[in-house]
Amino acid sequence: MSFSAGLPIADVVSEVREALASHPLVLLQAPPGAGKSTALPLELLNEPWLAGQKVLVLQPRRVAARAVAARLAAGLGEDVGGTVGYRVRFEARVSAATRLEVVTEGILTRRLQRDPELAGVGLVVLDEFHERSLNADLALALLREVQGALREDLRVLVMSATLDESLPARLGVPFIRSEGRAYPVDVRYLTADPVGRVEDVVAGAVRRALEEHEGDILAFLPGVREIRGALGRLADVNAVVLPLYGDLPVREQGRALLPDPSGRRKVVLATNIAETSLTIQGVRVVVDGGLSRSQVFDPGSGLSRLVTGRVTQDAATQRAGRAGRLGPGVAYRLWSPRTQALLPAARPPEMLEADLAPLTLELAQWGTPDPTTLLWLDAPPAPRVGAARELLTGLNALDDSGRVTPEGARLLEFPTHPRLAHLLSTGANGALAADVAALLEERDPFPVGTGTDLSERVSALRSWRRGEQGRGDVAVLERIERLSKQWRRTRNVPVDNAEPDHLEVGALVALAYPERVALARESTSGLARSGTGRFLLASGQGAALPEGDALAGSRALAVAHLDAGSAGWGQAGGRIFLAAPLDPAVLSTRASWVDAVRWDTRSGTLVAQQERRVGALVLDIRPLRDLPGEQRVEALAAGIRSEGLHLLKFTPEAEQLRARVDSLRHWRPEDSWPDLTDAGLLATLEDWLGPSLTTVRTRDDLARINLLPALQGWLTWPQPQHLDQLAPTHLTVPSGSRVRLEYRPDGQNPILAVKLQELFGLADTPTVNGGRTPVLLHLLSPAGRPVQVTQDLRSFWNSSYFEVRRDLRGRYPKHPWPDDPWTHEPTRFTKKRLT
DNA sequence: CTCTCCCT
Repeated sequence: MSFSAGLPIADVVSEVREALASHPLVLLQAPPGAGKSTALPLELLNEPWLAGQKVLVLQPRRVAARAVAARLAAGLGEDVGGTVGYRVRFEARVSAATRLEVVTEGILTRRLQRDPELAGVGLVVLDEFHERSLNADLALALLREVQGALREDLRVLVMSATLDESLPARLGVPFIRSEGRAYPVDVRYLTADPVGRVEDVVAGAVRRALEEHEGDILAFLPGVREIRGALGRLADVNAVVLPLYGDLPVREQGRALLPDPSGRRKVVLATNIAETSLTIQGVRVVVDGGLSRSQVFDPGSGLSRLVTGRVTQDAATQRAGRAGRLGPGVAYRLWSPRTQALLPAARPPEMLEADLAPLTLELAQWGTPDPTTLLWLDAPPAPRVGAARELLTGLNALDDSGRVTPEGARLLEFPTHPRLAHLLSTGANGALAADVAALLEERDPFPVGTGTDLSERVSALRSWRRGEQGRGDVAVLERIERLSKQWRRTRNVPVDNAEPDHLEVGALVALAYPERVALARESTSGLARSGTGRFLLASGQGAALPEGDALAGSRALAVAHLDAGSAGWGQAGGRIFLAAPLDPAVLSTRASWVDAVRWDTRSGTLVAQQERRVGALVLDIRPLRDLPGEQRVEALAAGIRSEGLHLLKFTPEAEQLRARVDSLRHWRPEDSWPDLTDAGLLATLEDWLGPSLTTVRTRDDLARINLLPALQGWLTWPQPQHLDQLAPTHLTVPSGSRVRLEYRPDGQNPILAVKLQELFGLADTPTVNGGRTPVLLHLLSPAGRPVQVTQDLRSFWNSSYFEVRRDLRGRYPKHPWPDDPWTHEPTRFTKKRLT
């Protein structure tokens, strides 16, 4: 009997069977509609190599896991929970008879951690692998290690809906390709990229599509704001226009997904939730605005922010495909073919962009403190693993060598991010910890703009549990309670519905986000001490409450959610979305005294004090006695580097010394002269300037330092002697004058500016650098005005001299202008003085 | 001018 009869996948079933018989890992590429998720697993249940063991099918989403299990069970003519079952968080439908188990990603990870041999499982199918979710990549890496070390007979089938040409080679495995089955979709582009807001452009395209085509329309916009805008612009069309996004209450989502009850045409304005997660019935036309919003994680601050960018090519393909499920469809792409060619093929794998703290803890528990040793498709980036380790070490989950501690193992018993697990594991009040962690994990039950105080949410959750009419989205509160209940069970504490102590809430938040405890900032005028709504976080970041927020009067906060701030926000830093007031005593318990020696730019002084600190927050100050010289030098050098070398005042002599040495560096690279350029001096401040800094405290002190001896001291024997020989400060000319040389950058010839009468009789241009470098002569009039620039004195006397003489003799009659400059006595005086 | 989307 064949479960795939009539499906495209039927053509490759025997090929897949044979490949799996002889290879532990096989890659199948099949587009949507081929039957790879809903029929193929049934075809593999009785393979001899499976030896009666189970098949696990991995799905990235719970809704998909349930749906796939239902389809597979129906293929056998059974109900779910018989031969085919599923297991997702909070829900399992499996029995002793179950041989094919559909699971979500987190479930598989937990199962592998509990039983690395996967006893009784013969095949694991990783579906939708093209999405390259962090957990799917992790599952593959762990499964490959299990195959290598414990279970040579375990098979893995990787299934991908889009063709990534590089994937087979990177996996090094047999590759099978199947046709899909979908109706053709006519993809249409604009001739040029549109200008203006995406909601206007999309609304215009929807109007046209309503006139030109039959059937329901699905339009993609980046977010809720744009969806609202487009809704307003389409208020008058002859169709039902409905929004669809993740935050929408389930009942309203249902209206968008099902056909309109009164049979009217439907227009759905959706975020990328409609790309893969939810399927809308009856769609014949897709309008793709071409934008998509996604989260960018900044490992430096541990914060993330939402960024709106262009859709990728594979996402646009997914979106367009939504028009071809019922019959032939149309997809309007609101950009030009030229832009299409420039779109990135796909988003980078989540592994390369996400917060790696959960992954790093999982791997430590797995026994792999160094994640790079596993077989990855894309290895977790080392700097992110480093940041994750730092966080986990701070939570006592890892030891110094990166191995999991008993506390780390305990954190993994709470299925959530290690930060929240730490809150749940160590929070003194277990019932409150469960409520707070659940609120922090789920989306906000309060609407936008209703204050940031987390305690208010705890109150709302508890009054809802008491059965009272209260605030908050009930569907969200239900999800929050489901999480809280699971964690209360793990901690073995009863539910608590009393009014929460707000400061206790803050203390719990501080456990999860230790770097986000914050102190109120003084306003710039220095008058208001609190109430400005602006805070400094222990991480050093600034953050602000929304205008008029009730928490603005707090002296200290524990901030749970904030964004990383954007350029337009200036000094205020990030925006606080969720926080709780914090008892300053909690800060005190975490504080420690540290020596603070630093340059303060505003006052222009060296600050040397002891500070009682929590990260960037200073709770107390006392003077520091006996400042170690090394710290002083370090702090002053850092100050000069941040403000610039202009804090130091170089005399003309010091500048000349720098120019002389610089010239020699160019002329004689083999001699290793020190680098006295601005960049070179800044790089070596501690070495050459350090000895001059022992009593420096202020900007004026810095300006008073005599730099010439400092620079001279930086030269090593016999450089001072060589410097005087090779790059002298002055040259003596035939008149007897000692004339100062002007050394120039980049090894140019130095300038000797001298009155031409002082050189009478001299044929050869003077030189420096041991005779190798002729000076550039600036010949001057008796008044010191330049009349000629030359490096060839001989030819000057023979020709140009006579033109100069003709021009100047009248103006300077008292000075000698001999017919024969070769024989006249060189002089800096007038004729009268000569006779 | 906050709020793409998942998972234990």
